Amino acid sequence: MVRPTMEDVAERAGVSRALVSLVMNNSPKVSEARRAAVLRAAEELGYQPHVMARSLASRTSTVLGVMVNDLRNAFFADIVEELDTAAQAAGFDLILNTGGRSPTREWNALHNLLSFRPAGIILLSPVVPAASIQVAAKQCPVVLVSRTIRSSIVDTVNDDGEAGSALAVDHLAGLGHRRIAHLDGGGAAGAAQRRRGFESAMRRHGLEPVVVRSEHTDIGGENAVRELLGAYSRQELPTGLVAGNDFNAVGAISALEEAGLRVPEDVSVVGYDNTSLAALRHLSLTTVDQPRKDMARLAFAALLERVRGERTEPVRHLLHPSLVVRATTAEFSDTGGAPR
Amino acid sequence: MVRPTMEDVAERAGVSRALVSLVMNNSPKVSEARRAAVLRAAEELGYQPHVMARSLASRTSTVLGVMVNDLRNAFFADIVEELDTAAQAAGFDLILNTGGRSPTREWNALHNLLSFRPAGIILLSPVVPAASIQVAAKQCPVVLVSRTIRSSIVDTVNDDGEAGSALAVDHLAGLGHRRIAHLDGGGAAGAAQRRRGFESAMRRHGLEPVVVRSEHTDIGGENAVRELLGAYSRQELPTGLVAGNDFNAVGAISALEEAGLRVPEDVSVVGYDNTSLAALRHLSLTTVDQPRKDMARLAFAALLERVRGERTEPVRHLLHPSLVVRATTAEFSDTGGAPR
DNA sequence: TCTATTGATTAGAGCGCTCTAATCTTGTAG
DNA sequence: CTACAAGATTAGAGCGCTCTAATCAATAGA
Repeated sequence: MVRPTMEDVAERAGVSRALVSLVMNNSPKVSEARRAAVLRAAEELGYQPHVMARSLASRTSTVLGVMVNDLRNAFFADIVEELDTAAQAAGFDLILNTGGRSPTREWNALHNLLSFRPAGIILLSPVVPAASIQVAAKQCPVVLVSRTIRSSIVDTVNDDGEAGSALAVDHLAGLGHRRIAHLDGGGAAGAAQRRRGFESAMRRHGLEPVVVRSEHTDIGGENAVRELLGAYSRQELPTGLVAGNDFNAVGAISALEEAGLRVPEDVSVVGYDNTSLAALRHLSLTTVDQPRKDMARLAFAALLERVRGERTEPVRHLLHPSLVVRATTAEFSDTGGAPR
Repeated sequence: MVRPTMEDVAERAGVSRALVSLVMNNSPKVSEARRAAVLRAAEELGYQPHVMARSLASRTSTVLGVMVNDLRNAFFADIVEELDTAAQAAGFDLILNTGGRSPTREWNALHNLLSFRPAGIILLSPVVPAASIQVAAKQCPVVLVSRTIRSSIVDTVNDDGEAGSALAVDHLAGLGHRRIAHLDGGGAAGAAQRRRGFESAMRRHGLEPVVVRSEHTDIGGENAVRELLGAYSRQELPTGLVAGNDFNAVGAISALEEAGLRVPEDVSVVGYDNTSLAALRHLSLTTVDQPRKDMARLAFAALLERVRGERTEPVRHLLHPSLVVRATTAEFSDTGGAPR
């Protein structure tokens, strides 16, 4: 388990340690003969530079800290995957810590990340107070995804949740729906914006926004629909539903079908997030898509700019979601459409 | 961005650097007075030890390399999340690399991980050749998850795919089904074992195993069912389906319903993996559950044992999956059950 | 008073590398 | 044949820490 060092390679190649260092960083000022000799010696010994030693000596870091709250959430898993791809391409490495949606655990995770003296840190939907983020940002560049902050040294990347909900409302209104309800995500990340967007879009269309308190789970969706069914007569029941997210939408659909209502003939449902779930042909959920790849790339790019000192002004990326129309939305019809 | 060092703390506290080091590693041989002074100085300066420098000097590492092929796969995301929780508790940090299911990229990722001189490495369903893994294992302890290998220096953690399929077959046979088909996952990880388990379980029950080549996707499931529908008369169509995984099962269900067959009244379907998908009340898929938490914990424990030098014999964990019975399986009835 | 003895503290080398400045080679012009 | 520039190579300090061995202080025993 004891691995060769630069010194070993130098000795074997009959050169100095410094020369090996130059070769390893493929400096142009090394003669071809020496370079070849060093490379061969390295090969023979199975030598590989020690990143940590390099990092220490060069006072630079190729490590990027990433804090994820919930990797089980496909949205963040996607972001991390994309981040890693970008990082690999740029010669950086990701050190990952999970925060478990607990401010304390998250703060520890952040501390931990910082103790690596990373080149930069990306926080995915952090729940720690802004002050903590500010503290971290004084140590190294910090980029936030799915969270806003008022700080001139922190960049942020968010999807425009208000616009997303508006997209859903516009779609339903365009199909002729007038009674549209929103299943609110409660305290979940981004839920407030989605609700706000829903409400203002409804008013823009001259419609009365109906909001039911729910959660970002399928059970939450079921319960919310049951509540609606109890509160409205069949005649007055909303014919369009803007769910808090895809899981919520699926639950809503279940409850509707259980009550003998057909989707989309009787009620149209729009989800949010465009998870792999929504794409299943079985469900074919109309939903709002957050451009995750772009979000990850922009976050990485923003961080890199800070790391390289190319920018000191903060950037606030607000990405436009898009609507993916599938099979759970249809034109409003007073009588109910024909069964397919 | 320039952070205080041990030297700074030492100076401020009026002690030597060595003493600060002792305090930071909470050594017992430090007087309380000094300890307090050092701690206060550290606090005032916002000092935090530099993990890399520590690692270099102590010739030990608190870094664990993790290679994931596809974080988008919820199974692996869950494992990583669990791994990180365990690692945090034990004072380790995860450095993550994705392999993208490409042997080349994966080999680079592995190399990269190795260049951190990690305490150990965990590979999740790696696709690189066994020889490469063996090479890595000579540098530091390696644990494989969802992949077997013949090597005395590598530990492995797998779920018993054969047993899992057998569970599904036993369940269906127990419900009276005789014509049971398996939708094979093709080259996907673990697919071969699932097929093998299916076949031998069928023979054990004195039944003829029917295997349709498919994929671990919903489209794959749809196509496989269409193939079955084309090959068999309604009378002879299998009444039980053991899908390659949950996505595959969902696709199969879609195609069945499209053909006017009801699930589970006409055909029972069992998935594999117990993804969040299967748990949706809307689907309520009967499926085989892999004990991911246990797998992650065992993998971590195995690695830790090697890291600490407590064990040199290889371990081969083979975990028993369990069946989660939900609503897509029902007793076989010749006439077809009544609609619910 | 002197010497052990124990516990607390520190000097200093070294981990594997980078980087600046110095040194060594050549080739070329005068 | 000397001088010098340009390129190639190396010495050596230093990154922030750990760890061993040495030093120091204080108490106890003779």
